[in-house]
Amino acid sequence: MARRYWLMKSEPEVYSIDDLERDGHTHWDGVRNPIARKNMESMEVGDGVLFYHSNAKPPGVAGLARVVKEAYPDPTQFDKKSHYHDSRATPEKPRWFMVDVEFDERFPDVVGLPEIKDTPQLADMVLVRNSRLSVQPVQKAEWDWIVKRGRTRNG
DNA sequence: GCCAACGTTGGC
DNA sequence: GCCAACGTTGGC
Repeated sequence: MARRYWLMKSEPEVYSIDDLERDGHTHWDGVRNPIARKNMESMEVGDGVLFYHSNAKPPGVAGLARVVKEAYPDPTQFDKKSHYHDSRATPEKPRWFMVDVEFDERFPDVVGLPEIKDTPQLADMVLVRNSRLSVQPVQKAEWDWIVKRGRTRNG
């Protein structure tokens, strides 16, 4: 099966690429959107992840990660104290899932959203067409463009 | 801080 | 099953 590619958003104030570099790997919990869940459930070990900083200055792709564990129930849904608690979920019938990702690399500079929007080859990215989806598929050509750009230091 | 785009909820 | 009202995301 060919490797697939994804973009996952995180607010750097909450969890940044630097946090992932320090931790090495993380559980991607807290996803509470059905389309994002479906995307996570399609992920396989080895799939590539663009780590995107949302609500950031500047917003953009900050580095790369890789799926190391496929979708399994997100424990925060059962935790009454959690912001992500879901009273409709039970361990027998979980409603939300997460994957584990491992740090791969941190770009010298963020590939910013304005540049992504200005790049004709990236015009069909979900990021550009549906800015709110937090876990989204990425085409190989889009992945290749952003990785190449991300490895080049600005100015 | 504003607000557009998008999702969810709930009355009917 | 429709859709108005409401809440959230996230860029600017």
